[in-house]
Amino acid sequence: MTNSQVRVRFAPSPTGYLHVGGLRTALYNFLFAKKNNGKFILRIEDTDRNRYVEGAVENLIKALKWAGLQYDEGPDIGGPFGPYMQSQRLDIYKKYADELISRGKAYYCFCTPERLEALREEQQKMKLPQAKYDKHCLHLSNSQIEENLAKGIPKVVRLNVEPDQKIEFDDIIREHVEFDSNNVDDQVLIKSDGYPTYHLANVVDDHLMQITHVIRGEEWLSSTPKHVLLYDAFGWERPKFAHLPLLLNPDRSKLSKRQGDVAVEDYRDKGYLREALINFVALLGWNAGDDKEFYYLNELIEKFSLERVNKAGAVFDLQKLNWLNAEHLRRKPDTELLLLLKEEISKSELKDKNIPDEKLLLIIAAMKERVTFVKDFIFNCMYFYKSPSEYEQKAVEKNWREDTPQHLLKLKSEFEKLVNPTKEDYEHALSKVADELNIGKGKLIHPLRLAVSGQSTGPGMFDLLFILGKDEVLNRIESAIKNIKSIKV
RNA sequence: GGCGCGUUCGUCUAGUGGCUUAGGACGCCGCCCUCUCAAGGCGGAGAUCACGGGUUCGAAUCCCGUACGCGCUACCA
Repeated sequence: MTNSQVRVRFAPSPTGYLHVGGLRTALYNFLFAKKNNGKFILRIEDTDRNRYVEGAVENLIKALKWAGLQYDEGPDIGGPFGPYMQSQRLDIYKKYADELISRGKAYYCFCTPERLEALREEQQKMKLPQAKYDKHCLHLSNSQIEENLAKGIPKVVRLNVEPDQKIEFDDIIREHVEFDSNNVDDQVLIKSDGYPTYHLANVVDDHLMQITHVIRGEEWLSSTPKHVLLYDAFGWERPKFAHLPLLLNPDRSKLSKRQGDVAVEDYRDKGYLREALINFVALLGWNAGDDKEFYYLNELIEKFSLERVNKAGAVFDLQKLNWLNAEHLRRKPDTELLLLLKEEISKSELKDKNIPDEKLLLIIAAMKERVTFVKDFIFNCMYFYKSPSEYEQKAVEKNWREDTPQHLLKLKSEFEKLVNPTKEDYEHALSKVADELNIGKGKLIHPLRLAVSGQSTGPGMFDLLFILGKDEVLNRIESAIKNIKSIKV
């Protein structure tokens, strides 16, 4: 490389969404770039016209930005090496393919799909170890080629792989890897529609965009010899390679849609925080060598290194993601949580309720240690927003005794005396009633909680009362006495 | 089938020849705290380091083989 600045790229093909495996690849590229004061580039590998998906690029960009992985160069923001969409670089690939042909490193192939198919079948029947193109068109004479070209016979350009060569390269994660060129097919470089295949476009762009480190999934390891051959054929310096271990389903197969969500968008929509997803995915195949597991993005940048990436695939375990989500949630300031909660409320049945921020802040403080998702501030404690419409049956059976209504009535009349009560005022009032009745506070608290929230679990009793407010508390006690009675009968 | 890569508690992992009776985290179980649930604290169960051979005074760590898993084997990426 002419300059030593680190330049890496995330080069997804636009399939319609960002795969979490892709997110991790993007993240590692991003971390490596930031750590080394380098550039992180987004390049769209849209060379397969059959797989074109409307809006896919926009979705990809949106998901990347949601995750906080801002790139320095990319299709929507440009950069000194654009365009960053491969479909807009066709003439470039053509030029380099021609160069390869003129140097005998590639050749035109006019074979029909039918012949290729027949060849494959024949090779299979003969139980040949590997199916490969037979280089038939390599031996065409110049005049034949000219004639075919003039006739406009459909053609592709193939890489001319020399037999009996040892192809070796170093990988930062896998160390030394070797292939026998006899196992490498004469890969198609330019398809009959004029579009390049991944292999050509990838190598040409990585060179032109001065990519120093190719960090990608392990599924590319097997085609790296083709890429190495191309770099060598062009006389270009090879980038450093780093092939990342795969993300796996619980059954250890490659992470797939069939066994759960794979799109970053799915996790976002389920309520996962970007910080948690990033933290989680960073730890799938990498660790700093210490016991730290909770990371913010800037800490990851500081600690990341490719040398500490594992070789083996990692199962995507929701339970740990959930834990991390709760952890990240808990460490957010209440004011930030308020914004997130209001956004969540606007999407819920509560959207027209106009709940004051002060109340939401109280709910956040009371529930923060008890939630995993922002939406739990709503659905795990609906009683803050609505009077209970039913009462948890088990708790009724356990806590609702003959004398409960009368106890609650006594509590109610004590509460009625309070003026703008604080949580301490409620506590004192309840203690007083407990003393008078000569029973433990718990004997009052459990039925009261049930009466007021319909549930047996939740934040501290007096926090709960304070947040609900005196009038609401009194009303709920009253209707509980009415309703729970009728349930029991 | 061929080629390549991999294999430490259920899961994510630490470990780079002696400090290891293999450490941490999630999850699970128990105890403490306590008005409940969480959070927090403490403790427990859980891995003969895939298996078999070597090398070495000594191996999860080095070498070889086997098994299993995964990836690639397209005019997909």
